[in-house]
Amino acid sequence: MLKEMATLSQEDLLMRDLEQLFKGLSDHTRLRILNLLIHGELCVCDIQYVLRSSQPNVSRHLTYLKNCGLAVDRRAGARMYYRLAQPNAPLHKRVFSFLRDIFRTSDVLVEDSRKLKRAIETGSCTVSEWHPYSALSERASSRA
Amino acid sequence: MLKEMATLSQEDLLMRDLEQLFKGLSDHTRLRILNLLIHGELCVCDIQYVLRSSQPNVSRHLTYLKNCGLAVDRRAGARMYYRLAQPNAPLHKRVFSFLRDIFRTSDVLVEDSRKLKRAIETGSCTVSEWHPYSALSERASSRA
DNA sequence: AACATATATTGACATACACGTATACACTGA
DNA sequence: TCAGTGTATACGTGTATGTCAATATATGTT
Repeated sequence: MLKEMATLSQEDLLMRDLEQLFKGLSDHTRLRILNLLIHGELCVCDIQYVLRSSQPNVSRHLTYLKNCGLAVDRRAGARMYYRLAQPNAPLHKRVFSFLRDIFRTSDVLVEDSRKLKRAIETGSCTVSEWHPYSALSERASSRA
Repeated sequence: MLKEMATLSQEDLLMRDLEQLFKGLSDHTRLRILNLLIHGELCVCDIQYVLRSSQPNVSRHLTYLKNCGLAVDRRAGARMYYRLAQPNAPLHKRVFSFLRDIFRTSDVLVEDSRKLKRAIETGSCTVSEWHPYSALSERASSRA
């Protein structure tokens, strides 16, 4: 019964995954980034523009999100594009759905979304390569 | 925690609340504690018994959960009872519902729940005052 | 190659955190 | 008042984190 010897079994790995997941969400900069990524794939400079944060800071938090398993990256020339990881996996689907709902209650995040859309419409940065997650942004695109 | 309330607007307060919420979830000990609190109100010694962790450690994490707004405490004699905070508030309801679902996939947490129930049935610690959250534990009580 | 652009990484610094041990506090019962 | 039980806090230590400034890497362009 009492198998106390913690030899890092699979269960512990899951616990660590949960820990990592929530650590990825426990920073305001990363929450702002996720709020943007929910709308679709973005490059670093896009995010940097909306957040008005330093490039190294944005880059480090994106790396953090990647290590958490919340985001994945893709290189396109000199640019690195980031998007949500496994947006259709059961766990992530619930996470992102949850985030999308509560993000709508934050003025900061709503304003970030508006700013991103303005940048897209006015042709800033990587607008041409923009392709949102239709499934995830269906509600956000109706009235933002 | 939240020591700098400087010139933060309401929006920033929400962001900080979200940060705090997820920081509260980003520790394996606190996740194990929440897994138990989802079943109902518990005193420190109950949790300490299931987790086999030190009393100061359990107490510190409970204080953390309280400061995060995830738990509230109540004194009953020498004992302090902790329970989920605002389990019916929209945000918390979604959080706890989400947690309850993913907790069922962790062998460690499921075993913790079993251990708690055995302790209750065998009359350990504060069994007599046990009263679970019927709304939250309805599924967990079916077959855990 | 030389240069510009986009992104990542490093160093430095302050802060936050997790944990164990020891101790302080709160309440109970005699 | 005293001792005993339950809980909280303080201290020390090691680790993780957030941020900026500076630098390194990668790619594109000429």
